[in-house]
Amino acid sequence: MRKQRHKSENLTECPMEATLDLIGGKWKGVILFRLSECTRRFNELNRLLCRISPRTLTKQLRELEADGLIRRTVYAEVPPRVEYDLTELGQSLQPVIAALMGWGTEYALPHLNSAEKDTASTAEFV
Amino acid sequence: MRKQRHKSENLTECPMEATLDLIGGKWKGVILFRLSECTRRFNELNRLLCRISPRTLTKQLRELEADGLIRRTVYAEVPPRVEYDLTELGQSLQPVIAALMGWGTEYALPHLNSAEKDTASTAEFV
DNA sequence: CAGGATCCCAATGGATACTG
DNA sequence: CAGTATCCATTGGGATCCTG
Repeated sequence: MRKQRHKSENLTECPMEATLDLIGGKWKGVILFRLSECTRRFNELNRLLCRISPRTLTKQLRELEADGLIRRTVYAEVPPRVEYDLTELGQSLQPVIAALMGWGTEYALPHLNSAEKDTASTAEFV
Repeated sequence: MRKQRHKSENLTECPMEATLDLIGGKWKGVILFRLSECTRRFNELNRLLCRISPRTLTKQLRELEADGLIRRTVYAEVPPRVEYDLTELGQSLQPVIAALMGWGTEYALPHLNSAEKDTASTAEFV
């Protein structure tokens, strides 16, 4: 995802590609969702996405910031405090985030579970 | 994306992760969009996604099929004909696909273009 | 036509340890 | 607290050639 778009090649004209280029990847969707709930700090995100490494979280946040979807605010305090929130553009993603979450809840999760565990579990309860 | 989910570890309970696990990646969104328009054949898809290699297209189609989102139909003809279309589960993605496309058209594409070409173009027209 | 086989490179992302 | 630095394993995906 995103690959070498910044080397100003690989320009796409497909809306779907463009969108997944920005919010696809393993973590960005979840990050954006968490930031759509409220402003959050680095370690807060790290706890919520408990299986992401700090290194990866940093990278994802930097990319989202570079793409203008989130804002990074540093407070000159001790201990240091950094907050992330959605930009206007990021806010405009709300419907998309909602759609992804909605489908995930209604279809993806049940589908994954029934496919992974046993297909009979639900099949015989009919 | 999807990594070794089939090795029955890495189970997620996050709807967003689950969804992006299924439709994320560089190509799946576009493939699903194209199949949401109508049933299509392999080379047809390959032409529409003109920058994908046959090898990759095959892999993505197989994953989508394994995940129950698309259906693969082989016709015993000469020359061989294979058609792909959405399953019921795939159909249920329509709103999601629409949301991604919509946002891409309205925000992502303009955003990418203004960011990549010149920022001043719009800035001074105010 | 619809791919499979093989080779190979680049990008993703995890683990761990360290720091201003 | 909010990251960096380093190292390394896995994956995505292109190129090319081949086939039922």
